[in-house]
Amino acid sequence: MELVHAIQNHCNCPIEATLNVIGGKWKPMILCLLANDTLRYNRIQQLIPEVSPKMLTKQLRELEGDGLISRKMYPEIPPKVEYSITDLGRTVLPVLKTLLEWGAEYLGKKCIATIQVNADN
Amino acid sequence: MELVHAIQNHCNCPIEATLNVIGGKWKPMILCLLANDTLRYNRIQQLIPEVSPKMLTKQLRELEGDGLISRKMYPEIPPKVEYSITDLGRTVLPVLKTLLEWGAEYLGKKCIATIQVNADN
DNA sequence: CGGTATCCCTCCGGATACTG
DNA sequence: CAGTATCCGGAGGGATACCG
Repeated sequence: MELVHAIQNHCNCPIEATLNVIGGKWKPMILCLLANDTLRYNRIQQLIPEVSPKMLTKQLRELEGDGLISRKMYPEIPPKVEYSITDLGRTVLPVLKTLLEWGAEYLGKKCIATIQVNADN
Repeated sequence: MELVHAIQNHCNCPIEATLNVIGGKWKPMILCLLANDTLRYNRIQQLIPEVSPKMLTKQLRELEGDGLISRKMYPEIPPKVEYSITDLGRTVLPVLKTLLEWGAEYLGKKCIATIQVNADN
């Protein structure tokens, strides 16, 4: 019931705010990738072949702007840029897990049953 | 974390699936409203003044198509249509709560007290 | 290597008017 | 009452080429 008011008041509804932060098409994927490793731009692109450079840059910038990931640039030639998850970004992982579990259970999406380090491309 | 492989495998990523279902602009709001009451079309529109009829209809149809809400039509003149949440829809309320709590805590969005989720868990 | 710039097209979504 | 119909601007997002 309070939930209703939270939204009705419409004072920056936290649900919408959260969705704005993690709802981007590639953001959950990026966050999960960075949860384990610090990765360079091209490496991310390899791991997500479907994303175009423009979109990848956009999603990374937004995640950085929201403080979920950090971008470290090494002034070298050739350039080197490393993306990693921040402490704030780590706090969102349980939220993603919730989304994953609901989707898996109620939408019948599998592919999470035996997820050890066995899966490979 | 296991999340990575779930997403890397990319076989209908459950996170994306969940976001597709609840990520619509007005869907969390509609679900929360219907969590407490069965409501008629115009009543929903009153409670969410910002939504246009076109968008409201679209979001309702999508929620219905995904099985989260049900639409009951009374063949009367004037017409009467009631929307209510389904059992499946109720299972998503804890997910919304997770989103709300994260947004409230880490994005500093207030305006919440407690959420009543009628499903036990 | 790590991006921009540009083109282009689709779809989102608001506003308004209308209808069975 | 519960929606459609229509118009329209703008954002989303793919493809390709180019740059520091």
